[in-house]
Amino acid sequence: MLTTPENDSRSNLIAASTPLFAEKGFNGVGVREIAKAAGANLSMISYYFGGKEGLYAAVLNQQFDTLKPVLELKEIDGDPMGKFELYLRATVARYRMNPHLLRFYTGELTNPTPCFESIVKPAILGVVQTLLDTFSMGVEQRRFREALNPADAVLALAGMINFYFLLEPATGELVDQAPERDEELIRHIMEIFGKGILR
Amino acid sequence: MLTTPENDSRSNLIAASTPLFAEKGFNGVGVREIAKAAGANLSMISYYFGGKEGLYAAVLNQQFDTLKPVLELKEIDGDPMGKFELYLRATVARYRMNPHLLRFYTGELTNPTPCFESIVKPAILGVVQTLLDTFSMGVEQRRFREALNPADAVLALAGMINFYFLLEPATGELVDQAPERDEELIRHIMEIFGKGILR
DNA sequence: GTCTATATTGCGATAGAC
DNA sequence: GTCTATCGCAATATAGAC
Repeated sequence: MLTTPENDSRSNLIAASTPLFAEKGFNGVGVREIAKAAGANLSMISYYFGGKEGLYAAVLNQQFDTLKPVLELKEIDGDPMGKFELYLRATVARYRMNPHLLRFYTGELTNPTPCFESIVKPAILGVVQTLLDTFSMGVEQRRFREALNPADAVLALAGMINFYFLLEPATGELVDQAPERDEELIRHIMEIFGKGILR
Repeated sequence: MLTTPENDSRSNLIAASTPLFAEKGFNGVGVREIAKAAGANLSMISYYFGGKEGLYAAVLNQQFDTLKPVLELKEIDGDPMGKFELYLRATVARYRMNPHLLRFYTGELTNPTPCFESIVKPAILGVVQTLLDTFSMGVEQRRFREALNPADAVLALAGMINFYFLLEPATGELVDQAPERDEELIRHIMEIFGKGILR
């Protein structure tokens, strides 16, 4: 567990179950399907993780660890709008790099497992709190309109970028959501968001 | 099926299974649990709906029928920004009136069942197309900045309002998301969205 | 239409050999 | 650490009595 070779059953189980859990949900996948996809024996799931739930928790921990760099937005310097753009850019890059994260994210929000309270909710609250702090800095610097509710504003920003990816299975053939357009998307969201809150 | 009394097994099964499917997902609920909650016999699910999947499809049809009034935005008169505000207001009212719809919405986007293609996707595309048409009208009337991509703009608007409700299980104790604040929320989203796209 | 009883299949977990 | 075999239970669906 501490020193993990590259191809043992443990890491194979995590890697193989990640897309299965993401696409079908926790209750939509069976342990036999997971073991087969990982090329591991069925009993290895209980051996390494204590059961299917433990494996799912390990997968979720790995997924939501990728949100932690967002918390460093607090420490870096730069004006608030620049930080919001960094947030957008990091979010897009993260979803493009890992196409499963958003499904765990929205899957747990929609049909929570015990992992929601222990893993998902703290991760989301950390990101939202960081965005709220960034907004507060902009208000102190008198860069943003004071009439706006900070929570409404940052949830709006997060909603614009996250919902864009969430809707992709439905809208992908109506609108062009290819990665080549990501830079244009970020620019447009920044324009909509920015010209709304900048004084 | 055509003339349904108030308290027959058929409508009880739909009413009782709706919150169960919404909160646990299709694979998270069993037919025994549904039958017990509806006060109906287990075999009535197959009798009326041909099985669990048929019941789920009936529930989803009922849920997504509530999206159809959005399509009438096309016909009514009024400036595009006024229509966008109507869309926001109708969306908020719909989620407050029916707390299950959003979970079916995001649940099917995240872990699609066969109903996604037949029911959910067409409903979503209808709403997005209506918003796109409304945006086009604003562009023709030279009310909106031409530099913006219509799809990016309307997905941003939909994302702001939908994500606000989706995040509620995680952010509800950090930010005030009580219904009493809905009017303020709508006003803030309209301000952020409006001052971004109005020329 | 509604019931009981059951058929069939799949599930997650584990005992015990190696 | 990995395997086979199996336990115990839950799943959905249905046959057939009333």
